Amino acid sequence: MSKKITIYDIAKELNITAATVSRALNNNPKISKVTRQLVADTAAKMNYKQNKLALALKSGKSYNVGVIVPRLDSNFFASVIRGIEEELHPYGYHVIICQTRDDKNLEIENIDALLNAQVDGILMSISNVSTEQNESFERILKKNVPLIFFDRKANIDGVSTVTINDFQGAYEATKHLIAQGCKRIAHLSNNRLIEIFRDRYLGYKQAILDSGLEFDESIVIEAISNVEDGRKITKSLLELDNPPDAIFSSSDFTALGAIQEIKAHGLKIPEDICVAGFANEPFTKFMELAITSVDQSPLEMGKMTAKVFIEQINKKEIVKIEKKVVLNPKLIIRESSLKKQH
Amino acid sequence: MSKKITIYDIAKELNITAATVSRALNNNPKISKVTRQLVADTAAKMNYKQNKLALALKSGKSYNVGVIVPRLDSNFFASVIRGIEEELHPYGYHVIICQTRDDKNLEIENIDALLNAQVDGILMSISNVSTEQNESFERILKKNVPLIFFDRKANIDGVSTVTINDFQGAYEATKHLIAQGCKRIAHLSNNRLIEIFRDRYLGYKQAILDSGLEFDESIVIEAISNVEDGRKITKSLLELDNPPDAIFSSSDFTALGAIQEIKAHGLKIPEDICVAGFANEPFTKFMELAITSVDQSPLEMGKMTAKVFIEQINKKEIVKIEKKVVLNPKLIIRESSLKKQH
DNA sequence: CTGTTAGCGCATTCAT
DNA sequence: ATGAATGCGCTAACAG
Repeated sequence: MSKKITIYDIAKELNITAATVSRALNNNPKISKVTRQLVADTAAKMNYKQNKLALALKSGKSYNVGVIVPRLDSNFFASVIRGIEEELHPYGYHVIICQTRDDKNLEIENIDALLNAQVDGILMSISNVSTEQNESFERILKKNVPLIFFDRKANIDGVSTVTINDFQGAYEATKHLIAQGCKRIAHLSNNRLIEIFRDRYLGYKQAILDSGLEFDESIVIEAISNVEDGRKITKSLLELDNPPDAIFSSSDFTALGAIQEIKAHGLKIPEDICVAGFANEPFTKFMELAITSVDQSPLEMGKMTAKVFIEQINKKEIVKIEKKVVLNPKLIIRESSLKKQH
Repeated sequence: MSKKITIYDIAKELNITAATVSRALNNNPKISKVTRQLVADTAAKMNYKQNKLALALKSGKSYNVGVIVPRLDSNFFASVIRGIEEELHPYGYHVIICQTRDDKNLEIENIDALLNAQVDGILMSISNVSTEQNESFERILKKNVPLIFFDRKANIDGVSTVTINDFQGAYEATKHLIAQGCKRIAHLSNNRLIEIFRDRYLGYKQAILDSGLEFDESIVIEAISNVEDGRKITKSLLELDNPPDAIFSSSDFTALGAIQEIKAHGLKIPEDICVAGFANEPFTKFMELAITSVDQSPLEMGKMTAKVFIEQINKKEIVKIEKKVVLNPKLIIRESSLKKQH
């Protein structure tokens, strides 16, 4: 194990002080060109590497940001994180990732751990809503650590957010289904305590009302975001006396389950029933019967979240700043909802 | 902004020394029950939080590990990272993620940055092979920082690896195609300087030779791992005078491209041509025509990689230890290669 | 059982 | 332009 080289070692080598070495390395203008060069050369020769930990302790900046997501192995979150990493990399920031698995205790634990690790900011998508977390959020803000929510947000003073317009996405998707001639559109929803799901529900509802169709709350059903639940609920819908002629799902996975179940019932898509999902997961375009979905541009969301963080860091004022960025969703129309000539 | 509370603050409050506070907080047995309790109480009251940065500088352990992958938004890598995070979380380790985007300069840069940040270990999947990186790897080892490769490895002394048996996976997939009656199996390969792709190629080749079939190098073609390249190359294969009756692809994405192209040519799968991929990406099972693929159990790979790291950390010896874990692949047979009654 | 001292590696204020 | 001294927050060796 090669011994660690510090600025003291290179100071000793040159018979100068560590302070001078530090200044030279940091391009302090008060240092003469010669010593600066000398220091640079011997630093390189001795293979010196700055210990960021010491710097962090001294400066109070760790150059680490914490990113908290419900889970990593979903294309959406992975893409957001990719965006964050790519945007932050040029600034020298590193990304520490935490998963909550939708467990609010884990969320609180992660926040505390990140705070103790002295991260310079926390970017997160909340997993749940409860008053306990609000205390955690307050703790972050009290420490003057920038907190930014992306996608799944809570409404808290002083917290910036980056989201897509979920209402709009759902509204457009539903309007599209209506334009295809669908008159009885069911909605596979999700936990509406979470804002994005509530907004999607509201957008769906508004589109129906705006079109003069009958709104039937009984065909709005809460589902867990997976294929099995999509199938199960769709089965119950198809068995109704008055089954729907379209399904708008707040998740691509439940939409897929719906499609499988519809086919199992011998019905045709999109002729008999149209289906649209939400998130534009990669598989939706790979399917034989490609699935209509709402794209959330996760990469851009990640980059934007990082940008907001950088802005926040650069503000000198102690004033609480908050910025609400709302990205536009893009409806991607595919076979699952596109009727030929109607 | 609430002022930061240190052990000095709580020491002053109690008219004792910071050292005593530190000891009490760390449950040092030499501290009396009363003071320990007193310290604990006032710490809680004053809302004290340990500064991990100071601890890290002092102890030389940052409790951060760096994870370097080519990209984040692939289900495989995201799942591996999930496994790493979940396994490491109970030990108090945090995961810093870096992407190389298959750029070796970025890879080297990331390694240096992680080293400067004093990570306790580096877990990575290499993006390329070149002598320049070897210097980086040497730098890691010289600092006595555990280095563990997963999936895409290089063969370096003192470095542990966690991989799946790619040869075996490819061998079984090819054998399966042969068992379906296929006699002329093409292989969509990938950069064979990377060991996993070379091994898949070799497994494929061995299966053909072991079965007494003719091995034809001209239908082994290197592709980039995406749908477009899969289509393009498959097109050229189908236009041969002597087209293949099966395609074994080292990537699910090229396998999907192959399927699309085969259908576009009016051929039937699996009746006319069988197709198998590699990686068991989620979409392979979602497809209408589900794709046969080789599962790499990424979650387990991640957990295992983390376990090997923990083991390595706990070894007291300075001796270089290396462990080579090889996980078993699982062939998942689906419609794209399963002929009915032949 | 507790206080004193010192050091992890760095940057910075105050000298000169 | 450079040196000396100090502190970031913590733990550990050495005293007592």
